[in-house]
Amino acid sequence: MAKKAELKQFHRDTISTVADRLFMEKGIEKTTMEDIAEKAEYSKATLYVYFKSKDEIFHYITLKGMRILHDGFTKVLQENIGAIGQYMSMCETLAKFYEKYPLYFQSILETIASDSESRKHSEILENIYQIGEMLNDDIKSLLQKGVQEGVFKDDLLCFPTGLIQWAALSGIVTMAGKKQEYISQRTGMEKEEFMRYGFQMILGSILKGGVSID
Amino acid sequence: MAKKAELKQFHRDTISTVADRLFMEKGIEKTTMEDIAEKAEYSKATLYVYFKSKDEIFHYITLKGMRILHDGFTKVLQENIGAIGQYMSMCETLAKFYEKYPLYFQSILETIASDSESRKHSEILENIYQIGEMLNDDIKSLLQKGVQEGVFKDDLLCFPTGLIQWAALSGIVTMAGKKQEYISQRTGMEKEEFMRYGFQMILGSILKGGVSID
Amino acid sequence: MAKKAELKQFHRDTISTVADRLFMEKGIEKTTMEDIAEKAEYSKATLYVYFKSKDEIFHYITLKGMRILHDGFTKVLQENIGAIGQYMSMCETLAKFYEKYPLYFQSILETIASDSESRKHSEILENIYQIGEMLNDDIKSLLQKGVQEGVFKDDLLCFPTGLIQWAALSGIVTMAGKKQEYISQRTGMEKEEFMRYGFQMILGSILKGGVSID
Amino acid sequence: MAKKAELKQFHRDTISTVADRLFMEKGIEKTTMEDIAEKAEYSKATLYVYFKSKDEIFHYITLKGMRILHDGFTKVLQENIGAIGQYMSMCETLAKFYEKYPLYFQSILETIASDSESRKHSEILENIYQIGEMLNDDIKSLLQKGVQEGVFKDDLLCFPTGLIQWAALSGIVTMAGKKQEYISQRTGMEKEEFMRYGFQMILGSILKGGVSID
DNA sequence: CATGAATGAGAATTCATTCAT
DNA sequence: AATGAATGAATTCTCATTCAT
Repeated sequence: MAKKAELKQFHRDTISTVADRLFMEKGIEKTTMEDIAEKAEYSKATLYVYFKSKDEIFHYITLKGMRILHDGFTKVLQENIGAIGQYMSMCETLAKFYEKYPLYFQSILETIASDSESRKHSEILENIYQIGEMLNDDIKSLLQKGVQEGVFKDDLLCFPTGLIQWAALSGIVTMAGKKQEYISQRTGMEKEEFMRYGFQMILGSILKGGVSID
Repeated sequence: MAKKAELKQFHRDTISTVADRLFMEKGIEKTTMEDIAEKAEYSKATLYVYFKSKDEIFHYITLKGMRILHDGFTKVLQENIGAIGQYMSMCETLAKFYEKYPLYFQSILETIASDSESRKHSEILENIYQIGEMLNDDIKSLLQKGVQEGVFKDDLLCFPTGLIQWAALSGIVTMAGKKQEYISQRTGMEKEEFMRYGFQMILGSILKGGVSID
Repeated sequence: MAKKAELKQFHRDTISTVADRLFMEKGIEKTTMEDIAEKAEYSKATLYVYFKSKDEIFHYITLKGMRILHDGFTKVLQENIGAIGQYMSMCETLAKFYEKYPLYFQSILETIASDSESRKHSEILENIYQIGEMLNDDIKSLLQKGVQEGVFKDDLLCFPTGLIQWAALSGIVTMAGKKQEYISQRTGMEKEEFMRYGFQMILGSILKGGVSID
Repeated sequence: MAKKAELKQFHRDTISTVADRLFMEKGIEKTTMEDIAEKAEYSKATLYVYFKSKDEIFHYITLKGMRILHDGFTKVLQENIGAIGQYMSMCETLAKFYEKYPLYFQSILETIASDSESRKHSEILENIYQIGEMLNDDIKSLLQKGVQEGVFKDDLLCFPTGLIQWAALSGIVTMAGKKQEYISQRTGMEKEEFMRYGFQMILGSILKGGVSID
């Protein structure tokens, strides 16, 4: 009966969604299982029916987020809009993703390289690692495509450049999220505008000399 | 008596330095006042003579870090090496700073825009905010100088661009720090080389078309 | 329908047998209903169909054990081997019983005298008490027989002596079980040998002066 | 300052004494740190200032008890009352000890042979083991003395006999304690009388044929 | 000023038990 | 009858913080 599995899935999703919000509002350490149980309207004990530990909730959310992100990237890479269009599209995806999984943005970046020791002991960490690799591959593909199209610099070292882009864009998305208010006060830009400005600027760092975005 | 103030300063520095190391070794939440007291060779209670709370220690360290960073930036801005040289020099400063204050790197970025409400209640948060502004100004100055020199794009919106650069560079430094091992395994680059590659790439995003480094 | 009763009996036995093993492997408190359910291949809830509580399982096992012990004693008392032979035979029975029900050995001794208050509230405790009495009677019978045969001291107070023998033999069996390894290391005796040595020694305490074993 | 150590000792004793009583009233597992804190009039947290864990409290009590017992035995062995007098005197000591440390009576017997693995990891377990050995020696000395005096059987194997006596006497003391009420109801004997009857009976098991106690 | 001592307020996790189906 | 699901009530242990000396 898939019913059972579905139901379990449903509860896991409900719990992790609530936890996600709380984690980002109060921080992970300061969010208690009690808090999660209350908001999700389960008893504390029930949480442990669906997750082995608080840590598992955290990892589950991370993995879920990364899967969504990878799915988004995959879709973008299938669109027929040229490397530059795809770049901007991936940036948008990133931005939207941050909206839903703000806390795990950094965590994703950090966990991607989790040491092989802990991965061996936890299926979920192994999965996180692998999806991390796929995300790296997504960016690499994009870069290669841009080079082939002749719009990205020829001499890009694809792998390191991918990481750098990933890092820079993450930085921008994070800042846009955290300092939303400050940004709009001081620059008059809305978050989205600010991010777009940033995305284009970073794109500029890999664009071939003569190419312009317009 | 300045003696008294100096002595107090001395104790605050001793404590915060120890706390700093512990915070970054074990994480903030997992570092206990007990741990700090032990390493600093004070009694737990004495910690409270010099700091109101664990939080205050954290804020104090953050502020200290930011001051150091600002001092570094100031020095760089006084050097006579052209905007591009100064850019790279500030990046180095950033990287070195991360080396000493890894934990507070993001915290700094985040806290810069701390809401005015909490600032009113805490002198130290107010100070943090103000140094944050000065850091922003440092970058803005650099950008303006580069524009004047004709090496940076003319149409840069200085303030938003400053934030973007700040964000992107932070992202790179953070990633270089966290994924050191992964990076060297996968790219063959040492952390420093990787960062330099990234710094130059991001610099490229504000450089005028024809200008080249070196 | 005896079928139904038999079936119920079957389930109770299955469950209690599994519980028994777990109780003695991990200790009573550390054995969870979950553990029992798993090993017995029932669901946790089903356990409650056959037993009111974890405690009831424990009592049930105790009772079962005592019945077996009593049956063993009864058989011994029917053998035609003289009081001394019967004494040693009962000791053997005791030792074998400990092998199968180590945990309940003491519990049996303790519970025999359970207070009348709790007995009123629980049929099973009442049963335990009654079998306890029968066990005492078994020993008393043996002692009386030995006195009649002229091999046991004439002035034995049968009831208290029964308890004393019961207590002393239990002590020996328990120690032999718990310190098996220590005993063989330090005395070179195997558990069985050690126990036999002890049984004969204690037997000596009720034997008439001139009588000797073998 | 010995003051400090004394004070610590005082608290440890207060706590462990309370714990002792609770452990035997409710059982170890069912006694919570909360219970102990309440009865001892400390806060739960304070308990952890003086003991690392609940387990440590238990071990501390055990060790304390064994030391007292050994001291008692030592005193008895110095008395000039002949082996038989000493035997009965040691039995009295045992009985009195049970009065104060009922729960640990068995635990002592069991723990004496604790495996060397755990002993290595815990100073207190090591101490427990060693005092256990000393208790065994105490009994052995007594037996040897009795043999020399010509009142105990010549062919006693001292070490195993020591253990057997230890086990049998423990069994009697335990039963006398647990079934106090039952015993007085059914035999009309008070606990002390019952025990004395038992002690003499067991003594009889090692006494040389012709010897009588009277 | 410095601190030993004490603790209130949690925090994660566990488990026997109930109950609707 | 059998059980999946849910949970109330504990339980051990932790830690920032206070305060009398």
